[in-house]
Amino acid sequence: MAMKQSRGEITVERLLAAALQVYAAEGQAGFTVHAITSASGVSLGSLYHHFGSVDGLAAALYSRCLERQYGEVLTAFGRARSARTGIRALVTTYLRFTRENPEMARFLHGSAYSSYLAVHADPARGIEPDHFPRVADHLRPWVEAGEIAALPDALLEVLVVGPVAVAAHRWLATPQDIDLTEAARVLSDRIWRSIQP
Amino acid sequence: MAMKQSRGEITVERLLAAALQVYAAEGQAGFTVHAITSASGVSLGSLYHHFGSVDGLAAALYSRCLERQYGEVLTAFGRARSARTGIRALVTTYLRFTRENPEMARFLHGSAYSSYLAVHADPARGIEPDHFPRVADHLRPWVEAGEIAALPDALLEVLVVGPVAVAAHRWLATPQDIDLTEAARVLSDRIWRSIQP
DNA sequence: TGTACATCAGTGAACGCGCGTTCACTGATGTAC
DNA sequence: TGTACATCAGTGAACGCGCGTTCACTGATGTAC
Repeated sequence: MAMKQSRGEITVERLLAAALQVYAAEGQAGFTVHAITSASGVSLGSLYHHFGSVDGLAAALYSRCLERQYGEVLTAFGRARSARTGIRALVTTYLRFTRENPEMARFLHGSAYSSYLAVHADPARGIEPDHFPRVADHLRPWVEAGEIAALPDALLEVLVVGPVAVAAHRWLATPQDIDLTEAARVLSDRIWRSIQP
Repeated sequence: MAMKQSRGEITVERLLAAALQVYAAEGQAGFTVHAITSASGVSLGSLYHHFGSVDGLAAALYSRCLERQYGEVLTAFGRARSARTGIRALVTTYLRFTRENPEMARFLHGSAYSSYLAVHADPARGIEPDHFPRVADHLRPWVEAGEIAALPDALLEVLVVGPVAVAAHRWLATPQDIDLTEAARVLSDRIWRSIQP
């Protein structure tokens, strides 16, 4: 906050913001360098100077969105004092993030099978589609304490993240089908039942 | 079976089969008319004669894959004599379909946000991404019998389909993470717990 | 503080490739009598 | 059964558009002394 952004950082910021806007407005098909440069007011050469390619920009945008979402969700989870409230915090925060940042949520969901992820994925940073790599790690203490069933990591993650991710996906597609507030309440409870020993 | 296919039907078949192969081999990025015609041996003009456009072909392929999957899953569900075995049949059949038809499953998952769905979606036939429109309808009798909790349709669907869809998605991305046989067993049981009254 | 130089950031015209689509045409199949 | 005609199916060269990328260049910022 106090630190002033360098000229380059401001440009990067403008490009990423414009890219997200373009994706929200035009979808995957309209997501082109020309659309992004003209929406941002930044030149083509400058985009290439900072990102190297369209895929590079898309990958950067993806990891930024994912980090924001992970950050909020896992922080909320980490603050909980019991397994039950942890699950509630995770579910609620995920759905709140979706409602408050639908453009980011849509970009994340829409990127699931995109080529730029395969090429630019950075496994060391856990940048993978639709994958919450550290959820099982966060749950482990509660599994060891006997509050959550001892299931394989992937299945535990799927039980927790599955209903929430699909609910978010569906709200993005047809918002009238889902009331996210009700969903947060009901799904926390139901998911909690599904993972008890 | 007995009915001999017309010349046109055979061509349509060859194009759809080739399109699925191309998608499996080259992904979304390689899914082009030229790749599909050369893989199928059918001419460009013939593709346009039958499908009108690339998006038309993609939409036709999508609805065919979806119908196959729906068909298997809902038939298996319908044969069940109790709610519990119905859920088990649904979960098991979904995951078996994924294992036996990974190309179709991958195409279905990868199409979730594609433009051709928006343009060519046929709501009357229930052709929508990641959406099992009739699952709630099939569950309703059991809800009324008091065997399944009375939740809003969308949330019930999300609780049932969510973990299964995400498990399938993850198996397609990183098969070593998930044992589908174990997943079928564990998820049937856990999903069943999550939807009880 | 001022000057010289190196590096970083930004510009936009230009290019070539491959994509989806068209179209004038030929060949195969079905129908009428 | 045979012939004439209409319709359906298939062909592939050609086209134009817009995409991602390059590059020679200018301007801004940082560093050394």
